[in-house]
Order: sequence, then C-alpha cells, then structure tokens
Amino acid sequence: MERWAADGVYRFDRSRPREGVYSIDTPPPTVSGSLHVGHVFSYTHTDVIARFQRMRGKAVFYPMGWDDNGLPTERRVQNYYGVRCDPSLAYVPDFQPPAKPEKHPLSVSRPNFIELCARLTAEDEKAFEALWKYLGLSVDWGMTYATIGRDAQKVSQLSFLRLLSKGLAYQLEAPTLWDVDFRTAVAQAELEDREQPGAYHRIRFQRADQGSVEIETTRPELIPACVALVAHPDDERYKPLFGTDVITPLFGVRVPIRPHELADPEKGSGIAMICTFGDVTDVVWWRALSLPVRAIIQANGALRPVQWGNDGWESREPSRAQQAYDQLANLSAAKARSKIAELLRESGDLIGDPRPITHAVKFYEKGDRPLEIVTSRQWFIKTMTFRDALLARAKELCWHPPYMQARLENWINGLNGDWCISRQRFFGVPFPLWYPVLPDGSRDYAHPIVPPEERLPVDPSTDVPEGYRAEQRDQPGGFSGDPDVMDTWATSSLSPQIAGGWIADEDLFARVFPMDVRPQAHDIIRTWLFSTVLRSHLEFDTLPWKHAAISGWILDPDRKKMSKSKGNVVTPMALLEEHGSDGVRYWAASGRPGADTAFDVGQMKVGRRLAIKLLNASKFVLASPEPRGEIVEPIDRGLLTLLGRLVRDATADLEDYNYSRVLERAESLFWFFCDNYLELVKSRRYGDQGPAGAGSANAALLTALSSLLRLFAPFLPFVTEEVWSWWRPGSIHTAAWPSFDELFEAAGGEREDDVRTLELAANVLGEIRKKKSEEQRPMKTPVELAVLRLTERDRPLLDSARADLCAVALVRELSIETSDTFSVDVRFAAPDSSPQERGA
RNA sequence: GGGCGGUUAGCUCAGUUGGUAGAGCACCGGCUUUACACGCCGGCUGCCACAGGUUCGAGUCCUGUACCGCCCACCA
Repeated sequence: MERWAADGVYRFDRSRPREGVYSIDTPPPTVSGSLHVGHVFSYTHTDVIARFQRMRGKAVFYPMGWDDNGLPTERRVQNYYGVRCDPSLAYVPDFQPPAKPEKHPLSVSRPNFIELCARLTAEDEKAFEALWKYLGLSVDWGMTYATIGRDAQKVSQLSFLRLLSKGLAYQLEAPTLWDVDFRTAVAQAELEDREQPGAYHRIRFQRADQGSVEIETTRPELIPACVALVAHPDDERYKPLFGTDVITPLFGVRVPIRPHELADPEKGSGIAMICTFGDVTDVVWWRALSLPVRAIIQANGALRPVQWGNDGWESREPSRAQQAYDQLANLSAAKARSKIAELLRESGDLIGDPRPITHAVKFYEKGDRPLEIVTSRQWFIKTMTFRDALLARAKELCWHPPYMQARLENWINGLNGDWCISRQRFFGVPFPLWYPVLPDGSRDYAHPIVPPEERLPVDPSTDVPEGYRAEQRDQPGGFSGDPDVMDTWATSSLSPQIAGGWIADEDLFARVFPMDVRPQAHDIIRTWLFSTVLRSHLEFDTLPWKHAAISGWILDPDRKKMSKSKGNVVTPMALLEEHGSDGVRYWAASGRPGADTAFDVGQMKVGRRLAIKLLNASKFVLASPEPRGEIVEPIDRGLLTLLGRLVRDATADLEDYNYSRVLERAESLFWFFCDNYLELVKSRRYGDQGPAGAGSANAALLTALSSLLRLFAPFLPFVTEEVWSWWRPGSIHTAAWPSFDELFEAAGGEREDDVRTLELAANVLGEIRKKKSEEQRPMKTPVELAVLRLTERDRPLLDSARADLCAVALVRELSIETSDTFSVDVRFAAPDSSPQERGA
C-alpha cells in the first residue's frame, strides 16, 4: 500500500538506542534475474518477524539491498549493451552505449562498465520493488543499497585494506582452483561435485633398476606432469620400493616413490601418481613431500608447449618425450586424454582397456568444464587459523531451526585452505592497490602501494596512486594497478557493514550492529553466512547478528527443488494478483522455519478465504463498534481467557521465530470464534436477553476482535489494516502487539471454569447441529426438547450458557441431567406443528 | 565415507514436558442461517515407515533397519 510509505509506517527511527532497535541483514536478491516464488516464500517469513517486532515497539531496521555484483550481472550487461569490460582503458565521462548492440563487442573501462550495470539494474530494481510492495514487505524503502554501488565498494576496499594492515589478508603465488572457461581462480565454497563419466587407465611405470609398478589413473594426460608415485607407509606391497625411482612412460622422467598416509591401499592398485596438479590431493602431497613443479595445464585448460630435455623437463629420452608431447600440446585436457591413451597403447604401457566409471568431479558451480589447478598469484583471507574460533561462533549464534548449526560446523571442519578472494575477472570491486614497477619491468608485489582510506573507493586500473603521474603507469620506475577484482562473496560478506553504515555513519552503525537477524536460505550457509561471520570476527571480534533464520526451498509437485528455470512458469506477480497478497503470504507463513515446502495454490486459496472471513466477521462485530457494558458472562470471559493464552504462546513463539505455529494456532482459534462463539452470543448481542448480556457480548467481541486483528497483522497485513481503518486511528502495523495481561484482566483473570463453559456450550451446539444434519433438517428447525447429560462438575458450568444455547439452536425446552458421560438427546417438533415458526 | 533432516488420512501438513490420533484440501451428504454462497452444517478416511527396548501407558523417549531428500568429504 502506497499509504504505508506515505505515512512512514515502516520508516526506521534512527534516534532509538540499540536496545530499542531490531535490525535485519536482509538478503540482497540478484537483480540480473527475476524474482520467483521461492523469494516470495522466504522474504515473507522475514517480514512476519519484522512486523511482529515493530508492533512490540522496536524500531525495525529493515533495508533492502540489490545484488548486482558478480558474474550474472556481468553477462547480462555484456549482452544487453554489446560491451566488454577492459580495465586497461581509461574512464570516458558521459559515455553512451550503442543504441543497438554491435556485432563486435565494444570495449569499455571498468568504471564505465559499472555505470552501465547501475543503469540496467535500475530497471530491475524498480520491478523488484514493485513486487515487494505488492507483497507487503515492510521494508524501509528509504534505505536501499547495491552491492556494486559506491558505498559497497568503499566498504569492501576499506575492509580489505584493514585486513591487509593486520596481516589477515595476504597474497601468494600458489596452485589454485581454476575455471578454464572463465579463466579465473575460484574458492572452495564455489565448488560443486558432478557425476561424470571417466575411465581408469592402468599404466605401467618401469622401475629405474628392474621390474615395474602399475598405477591406475583417470587422468593419463597428466603423466608428463608426474613428479612422484605415492603409497601408504604401511602398505607391504610398496614398502620395499620407498626411496627408489621409476621412469614415467613415454616421457622417460625419473620420479621417486614416496610414502604418505593419504594414499589409500584400497584404491586402484594402491599406488598413485602425483601430478602438478590433478586434484587437491596432489597439492597436499606436493607440499608435504616437497616435490618439484612440472605444470602443464594452462589458464585456458590446454596443455602448454614444453621443451623437453632441460629446465626441469629432464628426460632419459628427450627426443622421444618431445615427439610424444608435441601430439598433446595445445590440446584440451579431455582431448589430450584420449590422445595419450592411444600413445600409451602403442608403447605397450597401457595395461588392458580403460575401464569406464562414473565419478564425482569438481566443478565451479557456474562452470561447464571440470576445474583444474593452476599456479597463479592470488589474494587470500586467513581462515584456517581461526577455525576453532569460528566453530565457537557457530555455537554462539542462535539458529532457527537449531539443526542448521551443524551445516556450518560441517563446513568449517571441512575447510582445507584460506579463502581465495581474488578473481581474474573485470567486473567487480577492484583491489585498491598498485605495485611499484621495478627497473627491469617486473612488479614489486612485496610492496603494494596503498591509497589513504578517505580516497576510497579507487579503481587502480584508471586511478593513479599518490606520488605518481598517469604516464608512469606500467613503466619501469612507475606503478601498475592490481588487475583483479574481489570475489562477489568478499563484498556480500560485508552486508551488515554496508547496510548499517560502517565508517560512513558510525552513529547509525552503533544503533544497528551487531544485527538481530540474518535471514537466508540453507544452500548459502557455506558461502554467505560463513563469510559474513568470518569478516565480522576478523574486524569486530563479534558475531554479525544474534540469530540466523534459515528458510527452506520451494518444492514443485515432484518434490524437486523449484528452480528458477522451472519456477518461472508462475510469476510471483500473477500469483499475488490471483490469490491476493494475504493469501500468498498465508501459504508462505505456513511453511515451518527451514523446512522445504511444497508449492501449493490450495493453501493460498485457504489464506484468501481466511482473509475474507476476517473481513466478514469484523463487519459483524463492528456493527456496534462502541463498548456498551461490562464483560460479565462466563462464556465471554472464557473466550477472552482462550485468547489470552493464545497471545501468550504466540508472543513466545514469535520471539523464537516460530511464525508458522502462531499462524496455525491463531487461525484455529479464529475459526472457533466464528463458528461457535459468534453464533452462541449473536442473539444475546442483539439484545434478546437484556442490555447487560448484550453489553457483555459486545465488549467481549470488540476486545477479541482487536486482539485477533493485531495477532494476524504480521501475516495478513492488508486485510487487517483494512478492518483497522474502519474503527481505529493510525496503522495497525504500528499498533501495540496484543497483551495477554490485558485480555486476562478483561476476563477477570484466567478463568478455567469459564473456558470449560464455553467449550461445553460449543460441544452441545455441535451435537444439536449434528442431529439436525443427520436428519437432513434445516438448521433453523426448532428443537422441542433437548436433554443434556453432564457430569456433576460440568452441570453448574453450563447453566449460564443455557439461554445462549437455546437461542442459537432454537431449543424450546432444555433439561439437564447428571451422568458420567456427556451426551445430548434431541427431539424435534412435529413437522406439521409449526409452519408459522418456520416462516418466522 | 561423515553429518543433518524427513517418513502421521488420497494430498499438504499440525501434533511443546509420554496419557483415548488432529486440521485444511479433496470426496460424500445436507442447508438461502438477519457478518459471510468468496458461505454454513455434518460425514467418511489412519497397523502414526519397520523391528526391538524403557514405561502402567510410546506418534512422542532409547537402539537398530529401510526408504526419500539435503549438506559435507583427500573420489588416484
């Protein structure tokens, strides 16, 4: 509702101290796609909590970010405008992209590229904002940020420089996980396993003195990169061979056989070849055993040309090695694999046929070809030394649901290296560094030139460091900018700092940080959640938030994750228009925290009906909107007691992020209220039993409605606001959360007997309705005589509800007997005896 | 290989200290009832995955098994 924005209902009151604030580290959705039903689902959960906290009196800090930093945006901007980012170019002020994308992409500078990104994503952001408003998210739209925006860049660079000065960020030339298509390093967190076909090749290595050893490998193309064989130290078969050498087939390279515990005697022949580098185990072995490097995979995934016979490529038969290798050079790994299999077969070193298998292979999650390991210079953030501290943070954080904690612990325990944050991409937040260029033209990486903090953000590809002139770029004696950009998570991990105004607005930051909650899905615990905890730990020595509210996924009817591609068959906006925002929110809020939930339009329809019912019941109650008496009737007090208990439990549950239970219980009591209580008191409220009874019913109805509306307000903000506007000033969303104390007070205490009276009356009403239904009579059929059998204890309790009961069920005579078991006998008036009553 | 969830009516799911199995949807039947036909009333539906154990009593606690899903792992 635009009115909400206009009235500032959701505006964050930044004058409040930290204790009066509830702050949310909202996930910034990726703007280069479209929102799908899964977003609607999880963002609704957060909004329910936000609305609850606001009604509890907190100033809710609820910003919205847009994630436009990263590969998806880069690709989209490239295609949309027909441009490519080239950091070596200078910034062009007032640059305009071609009206239509040209055939050959136009090269633009990084600052220009980022401008184009902002321009394109502005459109998406408008559409997203419209959807969120339609859904009713109570975001403060005065507070938005973009992950590639100036502020985010500044925070990213600043945080990096601080880590650098503390020695927590470092650069290293080392073997790194590498995507050969994107030609960039990637981090452990961005890996995924994919089942791939492969084949075990059994290959004979001649021993230097006599005999031979057979290994099995799925990557025979790496034989030229082989630097050793390895077996388990206790493996009796190979024990005698440790310390001796073998000769690699085809290439004639002498390599040692070494022991190491990681070698698995059960796998293959129990002895493996170590190559530089086939997988991460190779790296571990290579380090542990201090082996030399013979790297052959290039950045583009092809085997690089090698001159055999010198410089680390010594061979017993250099010309034979060269002849073999020349057939592999410049081939991709996959092509080289089949080629070398041929060569090995010809040379007789391949034993039998390759044995086809399927095995898990590591991929960059956005990549199309298996990862390679390539040696390159990269920036890292120290992680491994903080493993125990991070595990303690995982325990310190309040998880909803609690079992999600294990996901993070699992991940931390499985970490095998520091976090590589540099990417050899062009679009992103650049590293704010330059390097001196030495007289020989090489860069002095050991002495980076750092800009002063107040100058940030800088782009070293176009900006010039202090004390240098632009012409000195890449000249001996001059400077050279760091060419890389940061991993997208290196920026996203600072979302609390970016949204909260770290450095830029310390007053704000102190009021919102550490934040109260991070809502997010479980699939990015290892990335976003982990890295945010790490950055906060390193910078502030604290958790970034007290709570993590983890949402599940939406499953389509086949119980598969509803992916973006599949989920798009129903656009969120169409759902909202068809079922109403309250209806869709009802469905979303029915999903338990963390639980994967089925996409179910049936639930949305139920939600819509609940909203309409709320409207209609309110219409009845508000037919007489002023209280006209004291609440004295037992069933009225019974109802308020039930409501008080509901509010008490709901408050505790919402404090604990258990929104789905609250909705379910509120709904359940509301239907009881409509079907039984409302019916029971209807005639009394019309005045059939005199003004005192009418006044009691009227006051109870108004009290109940007020509490029910506020209870539902976080879930169904539209219908509750509509009803509220009929009789109360202001927005229900800034009204106070209902108080169970007030309800109990209105009921005259927690009235157990009155609850029992109400329940008994409802049960009797149900029995009479059942009889009428069984005999297929209209509900307005008069009952000549109803005989109730109640226990000794219940008898006096029901007495006070007699008149209400008789009125609603049209009972002419009601007699009550004592019995051990509850039962109701009904006798109807003779069918022909009361035509005039039927008509009446 | 390690870990985490799940398994309750045809479907989607509740079931909070152990105490006679629940809701909604769907289905069937009935009803214009002065808030609501975008409605109301009623009915049908269950070896609570399986096997043991603890207990007077287990959907609920313990042990194990099976299946489904997810996360993680040094897959030569």
